[in-house]
Amino acid sequence: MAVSTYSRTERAVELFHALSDETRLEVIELLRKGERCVCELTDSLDAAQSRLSFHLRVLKDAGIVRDRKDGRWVHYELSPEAFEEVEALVEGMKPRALKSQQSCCA
Amino acid sequence: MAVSTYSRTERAVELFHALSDETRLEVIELLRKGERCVCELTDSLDAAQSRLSFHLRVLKDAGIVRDRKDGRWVHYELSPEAFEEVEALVEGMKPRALKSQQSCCA
DNA sequence: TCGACACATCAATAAATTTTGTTGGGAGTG
DNA sequence: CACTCCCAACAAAATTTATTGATGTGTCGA
Repeated sequence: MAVSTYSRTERAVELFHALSDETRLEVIELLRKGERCVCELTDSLDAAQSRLSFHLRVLKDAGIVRDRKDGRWVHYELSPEAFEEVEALVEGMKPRALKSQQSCCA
Repeated sequence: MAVSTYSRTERAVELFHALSDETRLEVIELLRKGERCVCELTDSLDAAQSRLSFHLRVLKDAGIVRDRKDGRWVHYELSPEAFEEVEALVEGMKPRALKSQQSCCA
């Protein structure tokens, strides 16, 4: 993921897109309790393995989760920095306090 | 927008989805400076009117913007509550501080 | 080494989202 | 009323994203 040729907006799109899916949000909710292997996630969510693998990749590419190989298992956990990043983005999207600016087309 | 038959997750999906598009983020950035009519947004973003209308609807349905009719113009502005809502959602997605929970498949 | 297991990846399909062009309605103006 | 402007809504096409089933890689145990 080349960070250099990466605008703030593109990064925001990537993060918000990763968060805009029910299955992925459920994965995140499960991972809040701690690291989990794919097998446990598929069991908990009753989802096909390849489907979950797809969603985990989206989350991983966005930097929302990271994985750790352990024998034949792969464990996933949340990466807290991503949430800080989202919070910062949202903070920067709020309307500016001062209402000095005019409307257009008045 | 029926709030009752609406899970927390579904609401999160709606909000994050609305935020996961470059054009819509650009609209938000423009609206941070204050209320704008559609015509000015189309000019600023160099986008077709029907395209912008589509994106504004997504934002409006998600509660991120609201509109105000004024003669033949329609002005859009950010609704700050939506951003509070997103922040609260993100806050609730962060990993739990205590690392007490075990891994699975150990 | 053989087989089972955990997982990623791929190709094909299905489903959802976005874009484009068009139509129509309400609001102003002459 | 006739005409123009601003915008929403629609339908069709284009694009993107998600699901499914199959295949492949690496690990473990017998």
